[in-house]
Amino acid sequence: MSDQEERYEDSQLYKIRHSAAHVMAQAVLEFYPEAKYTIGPPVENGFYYDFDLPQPIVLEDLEKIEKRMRQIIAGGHPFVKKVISGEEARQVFKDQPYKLELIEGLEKGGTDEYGNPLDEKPEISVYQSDAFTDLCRGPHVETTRQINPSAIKLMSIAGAYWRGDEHNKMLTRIYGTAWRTPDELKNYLKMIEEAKARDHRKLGKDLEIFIYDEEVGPGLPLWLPRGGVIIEELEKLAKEMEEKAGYLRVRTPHLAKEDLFLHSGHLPYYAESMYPPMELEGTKYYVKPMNCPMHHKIYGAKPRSYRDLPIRLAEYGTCYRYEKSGELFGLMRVRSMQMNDAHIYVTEDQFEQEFMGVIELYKKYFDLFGIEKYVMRFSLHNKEGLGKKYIDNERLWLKTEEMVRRAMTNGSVPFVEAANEAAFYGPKIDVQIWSAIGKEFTLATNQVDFAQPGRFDLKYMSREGVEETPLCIHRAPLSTHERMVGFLLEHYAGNFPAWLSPEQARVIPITDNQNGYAEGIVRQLREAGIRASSDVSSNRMNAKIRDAQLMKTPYMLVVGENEASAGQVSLRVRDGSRQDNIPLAEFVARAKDRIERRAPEL
RNA sequence: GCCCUCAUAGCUCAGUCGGUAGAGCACAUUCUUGGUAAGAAUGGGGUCAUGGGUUCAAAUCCCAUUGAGGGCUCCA
Repeated sequence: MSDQEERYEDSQLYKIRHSAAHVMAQAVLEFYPEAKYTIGPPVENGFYYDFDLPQPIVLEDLEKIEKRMRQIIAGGHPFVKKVISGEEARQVFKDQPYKLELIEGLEKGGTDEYGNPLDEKPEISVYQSDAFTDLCRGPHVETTRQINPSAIKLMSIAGAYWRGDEHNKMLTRIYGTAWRTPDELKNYLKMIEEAKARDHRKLGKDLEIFIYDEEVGPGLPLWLPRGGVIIEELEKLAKEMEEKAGYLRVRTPHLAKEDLFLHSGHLPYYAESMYPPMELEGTKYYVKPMNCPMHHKIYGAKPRSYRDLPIRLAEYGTCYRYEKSGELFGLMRVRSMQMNDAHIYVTEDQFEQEFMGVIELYKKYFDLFGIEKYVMRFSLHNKEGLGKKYIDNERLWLKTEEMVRRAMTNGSVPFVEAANEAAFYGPKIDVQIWSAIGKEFTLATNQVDFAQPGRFDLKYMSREGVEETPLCIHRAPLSTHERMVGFLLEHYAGNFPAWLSPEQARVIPITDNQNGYAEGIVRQLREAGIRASSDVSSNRMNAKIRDAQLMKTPYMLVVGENEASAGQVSLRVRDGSRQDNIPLAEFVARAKDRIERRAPEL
């Protein structure tokens, strides 16, 4: 959004949604008078309101609430603002414990009614419309008439912790959406439907990329042959790029003794999301949740000189993390993953260049995949977390954060800063993306680590003959195979460029008289390095084309009597374009060109 | 992990009031030998997620478990 555009918070739509939330709260309170109400802000595409309800609410209840909302809206009730004292507010909300807690926060200053930090002490105000009064700073529409009753819809019921803290009570959240006009609502609902068609979970099933099996376990995807091809291509790409950039490939085991993860410092921070240890002959072993400690061991295996640095150790390492059951999501959040991992050991002087080298690598990949919508997110520590969430060394935090900030600024790479989101061992730059259904994910990551090299006593001999500790950069530009394939499925809506397509060409004989010819073509294509198969089923040609099209095959080669007798093929491209009766060699040249260049076009 | 919802054939989904199951696609066979997104007929295929309970009787009602979905929390 550009600066010229109106901020969402100032828009009429924001007021409509905020007001719709109040109307919904009124309706809910009419049905459940004992309910305690909490907060109800507008959000992207709509609004929600959180209640502490005396009984569970079910989907069918939403209909009656929605119906009542329309009645309230029809009443044309004005929204009236009143600024009151804390004492008066406590009187108004004397039976509303959550509101009393909010009032206390407002009086103390420092937080707004949603618990967000504020610079100055806010005034306390209430908005009243019809029979409903809420602690609220607004803004609202003037009267409920400005909410279009045909442009609102209650969407879902969800649980949400009071003030977003899992130690607090779980409240009932009702999500709604509201728009200016019924058409806008219709478009929004249509957009949601379209997003579902792009959902990698649906595409992954339809295109036979991966499956989950109940007996194997949640979060443990099985890659089908067609998914395996994509993974092989991604690995090939990464290895090519990393070889050019001076990375060295290493391989490390899937398990290690407890000592290693104690040493690295991961165990105290992440024990909960590691698979529990297995104990043999009195020794505990953990399945590795990350590769870095093993790479540190490789670095430390022999003395290093400043002349050796930077040392870049790369591995497509297989890791396992016990993500909580509710956190799993398709391929985007899994328990077994293979990471495009590498660790770069640098001197302080080399840091900026190497760090930006990784950012440059991101950009190359993003160009290749045509990724335009992403945000570089610079994650920082916060002071309160030192010694708990973060390594307790403020000086190094500030120093490395400044190094990253300077590098990004010097490199003219736009980024946003995110407080209190760093890794425990240092600041990082994450690339943030959104799934088809709007869920947020971290794709690539580039992290500074000033803690582990010291813990592992990693050294290099400086020019001055003094032992120094290197900095370590953890990076994963292609993320994990799981997340990358999930992302690419949605990014391309399954229409992979030729080089990534599991099946690049399908030969379609028109009658079974051409089956032999078709199979001969497949042999030649495979010989030329093109992934091809033939459809010798008893289907008619039209059905074969439809099948190939549904699998989003980039090239279809139709061969009938004409083609067979002339030694030619008729090319149908996935986009529907055609080139009839061309020599096979002409197609092979075209396909090979696209594949070798990893071209976006077919 | 927490709140809510859901689970019927390989896939997508019907199944009313409780009376032991249906469709389309896919698959197999046969007919059809076709010109750029579904030719036709016939057939096989289900311990209704799993385990308990209520009932003369459970896909259907209740409980638990497992898995999935929408959120919350979390994500080295």
